[in-house]
Amino acid sequence: MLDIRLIREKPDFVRERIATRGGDDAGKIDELLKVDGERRKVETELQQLQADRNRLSKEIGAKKSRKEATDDLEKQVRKIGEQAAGLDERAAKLDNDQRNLLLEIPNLPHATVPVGKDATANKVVREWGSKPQFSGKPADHVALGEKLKILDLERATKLSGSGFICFTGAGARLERALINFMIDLHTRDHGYTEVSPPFLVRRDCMVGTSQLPKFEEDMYKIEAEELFLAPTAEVPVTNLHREEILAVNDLPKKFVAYTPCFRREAGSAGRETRGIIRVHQFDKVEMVKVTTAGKSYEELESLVADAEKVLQLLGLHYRVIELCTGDLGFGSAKTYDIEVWSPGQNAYLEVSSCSNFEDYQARRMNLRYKDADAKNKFAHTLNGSGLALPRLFAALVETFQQSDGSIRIPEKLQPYFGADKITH
RNA sequence: GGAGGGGUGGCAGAGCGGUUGAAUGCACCGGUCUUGAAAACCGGAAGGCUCGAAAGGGUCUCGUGAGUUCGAAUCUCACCCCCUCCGCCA
Repeated sequence: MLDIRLIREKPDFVRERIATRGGDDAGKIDELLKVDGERRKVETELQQLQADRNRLSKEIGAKKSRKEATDDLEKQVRKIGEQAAGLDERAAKLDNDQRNLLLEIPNLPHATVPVGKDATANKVVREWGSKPQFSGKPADHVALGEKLKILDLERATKLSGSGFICFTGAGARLERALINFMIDLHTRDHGYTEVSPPFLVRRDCMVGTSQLPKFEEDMYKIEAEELFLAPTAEVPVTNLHREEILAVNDLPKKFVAYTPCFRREAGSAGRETRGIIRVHQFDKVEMVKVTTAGKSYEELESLVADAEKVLQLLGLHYRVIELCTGDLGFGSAKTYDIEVWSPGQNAYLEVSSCSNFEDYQARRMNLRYKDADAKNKFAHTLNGSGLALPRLFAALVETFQQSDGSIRIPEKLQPYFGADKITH
């Protein structure tokens, strides 16, 4: 959520920044300003009436204690109360309208974000390693998975329909090994605190991290309980401290969580549907940070580095992309994607998206910290995958496939996996 | 699922219709004292919105929402959450 004061004071700046995202959200600013002006007018009027009422009511109390008559005053106050009731209703409606408008306005891209219309304007920041060479055409993870019996997509479909995964045997073990490997890395070497949160969350949490109200059709919902299946651990973990005021000395808070992620992927049917690249349920290790305004951009850089470390230790080729304004997520001010090389798809696959939301989410969830000057400030929140598992799995088996049909397990992963290769 | 108890400031805990946005204690911040610290003493300190150039003022908030009343932390209703006991259960 943007600061209404900023919108009030610099509407042109806000409009211009939002316009760089594309879309027509900039148009909502005018409506918002109108509602805000009206709201303040009505509130001021209302408060004047309330002040009168309070003053007279106190007078009644004083007179009664002196056993004096108060009939006239009571009549007067009753009349004020009737006037106030109408204004109160209007003020509440305007306040509600204002909040709803604010919830649908995206964050402002950071000044350093390259301006562009869509993903074609994204910038490659750096590459690590190089594409592995194969004598023939490398098999993709679907073929490898079938041959080695580590992936059973047909039966997953039987259970849940298309877009679901079933790892089997060494495949299931490989996934579990990767989860443990990543969580150990982030907790032991990178200083994150492990969290194992609920996977079902209330609407407030989804609003807090800005999945709602705008993207409700993309979310799985338990109708009977008004609970949502978290599309990412970002939701429960970032909301851990919602409605709290943290001590500045406790920041940054750094969390890492393994959770399944549930996404309806409405409207993306037919896109990247091959294998396990885009699915309705997948596992992910997610990192979340809560920090201060002054530190959030350096925390973003170290967050990306923490995610990159996973791929470096596994020896997988990847590149880091800086998203342009048009490709930026709704709540993000700046985002880096990490894309791992998939020999089987002959393409880079997004395995991590690391974003700084600045105070956008914090305003929505009322997450603050008490600064050194004892002032309450909205925190800055960040998150990034560290990493998403199915795509990592695909890149790994495709990259380390051997001419004999086996898959070599990277050395760092062997203690977790319990063997140095997967064979038929 | 059944029965009962309860949600007040960072925490603990009073208040149960009228200058109470809220006693008191602890924790916190500043000061006095001290070589320094501790103790003691003095003082400060909730959040949001709004008016104002500022100083400062107003208003709302005692789980949430609605109601009764001239006036609600205090009374009524609904909902949410927590605790205890019973039942069921991984």
